[in-house]
Amino acid sequence: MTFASNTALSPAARPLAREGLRLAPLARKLSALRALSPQERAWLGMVDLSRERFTPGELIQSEQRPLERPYLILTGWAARQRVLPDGRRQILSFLLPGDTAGIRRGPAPIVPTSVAALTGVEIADASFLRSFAASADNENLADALSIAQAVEEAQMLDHLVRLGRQTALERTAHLLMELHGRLSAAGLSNGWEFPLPLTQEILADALGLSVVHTNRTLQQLRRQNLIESRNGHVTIREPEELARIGAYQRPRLARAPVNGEG
Amino acid sequence: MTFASNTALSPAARPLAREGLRLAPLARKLSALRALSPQERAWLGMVDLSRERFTPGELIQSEQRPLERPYLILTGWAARQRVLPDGRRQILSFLLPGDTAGIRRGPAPIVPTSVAALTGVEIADASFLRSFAASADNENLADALSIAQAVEEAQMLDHLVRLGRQTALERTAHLLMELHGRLSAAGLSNGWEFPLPLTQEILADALGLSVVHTNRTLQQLRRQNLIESRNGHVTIREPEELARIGAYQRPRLARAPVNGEG
DNA sequence: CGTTGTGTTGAGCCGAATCAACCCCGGTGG
DNA sequence: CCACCGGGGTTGATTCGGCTCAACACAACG
Repeated sequence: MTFASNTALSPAARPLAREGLRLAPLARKLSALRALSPQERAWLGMVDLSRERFTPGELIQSEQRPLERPYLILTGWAARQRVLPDGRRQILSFLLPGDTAGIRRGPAPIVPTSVAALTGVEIADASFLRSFAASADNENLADALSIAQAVEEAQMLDHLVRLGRQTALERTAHLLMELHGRLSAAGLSNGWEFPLPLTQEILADALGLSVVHTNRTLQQLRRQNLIESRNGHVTIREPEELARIGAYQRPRLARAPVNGEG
Repeated sequence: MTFASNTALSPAARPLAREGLRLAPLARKLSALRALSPQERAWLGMVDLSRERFTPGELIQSEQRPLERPYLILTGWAARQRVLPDGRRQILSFLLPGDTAGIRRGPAPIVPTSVAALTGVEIADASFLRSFAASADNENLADALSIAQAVEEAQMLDHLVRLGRQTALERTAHLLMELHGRLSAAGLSNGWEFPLPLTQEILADALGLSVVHTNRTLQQLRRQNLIESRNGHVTIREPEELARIGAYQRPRLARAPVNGEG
């Protein structure tokens, strides 16, 4: 598996079919945060995945039935969300392949949110990660997981700024940059092109906008040749400009060996 | 609308003056989350507090100089915030007496935010909490800290919903309810009256509104007799109604000894 | 085929921002 | 003592970004 040079442009971008490759997004993501030892990578390859499937719209966890075990997204997109009494919905974060939920918590008092599958979603029990991280052997892995946690928090804060202080155009630009960054880290982008299997309604609920205005904002980005989108895929044409508009900054971590990805 | 089994309503609500009482907000807050053993409470009373003071506007931590040690707010209000290149500011969360920052992180890769003192602020090195929690003796304390962490995350999510999907009136109502809840838990409220030492500009930066509109929203709440405010203190006149408007729900935790249905 | 979900477009409205005064009050210094 | 000043709160007028309502286009699908 590619582990050092993160040149996602290699022609090896084949559909992931083989069993062992289901963990590729996680492995990539963590490797980018902290170099893993060969043994640690081996661990990740040997895991027996008890998978579970969800169809679009299905709830992976809900406020009534919180999660029992930590889990890992293998394929598909999900969203952590909260719904107001009158039906308004706010998406709190997107869960992409390689993302986990519930790893960190020991005495697990959990916040009332639900997680909905946005596309078809395949998850795996991620208890193994918790135990791996606990072992003294896998120091890098534990570090990587803890960094991943911090990155997740940083994304949350970005989201707050988007919703609180940015215009529709800025929000959208920023979110697209973030999603590209995350998908790239998981090896799921192709240069500046990446899958965006979301309806505009979902996007709107994430961006805190109406569907109509989300539509118009996307059109504006397209009209200005900043992005291109068709068929559930987006290509960022002008990364610099899009980042400028959204005031987007790649995750900068204090102690971590940040990988400069162009 | 009585809070959890919070014995805080006793008439012993005297101004905190004596030295040892600086930890009262923390002790109260944690006790509400998980009953502490006498020994644990004793620990909290014996701590040697190396204090540090900040004046309003001063930065307790910044993006350039992240925090070195975890700290605890003893007195005063602070805000975690992020500032956009053009000066727009979003307040990410308020730090009240008894709140901590940086406790949980071991390999400390920290997210780029700054924390500013809003009033005069007194903080203490909170390393002791980290070590206490690590000791096997103080299981309840560790639990309480971890629950506090979850509550903090829940507040973040509430904040996202406020900014993304609520109107100015709803946001304001919700925030006031939250602040009252938190201050009450720390023993810093007097029934439904509590201190709110914030300018409307600060409030605006938290609510994602303009100063002018924040002003008008507060007036509306006052005109409708939902709240009363003067001199840096707020009284919630109609808790039920205010909670309804803001769709506010008291923190409900999964495993905590709280019987959620109120 | 109709149906349903998603994207698109136009018209009109409204919540909130902006701009610009003005007030009040507590310094502060002449 | 008073004139001045600056920060914070308040108000009115106006603008504008984004919402709502209402169609319509189009593809996937039964």
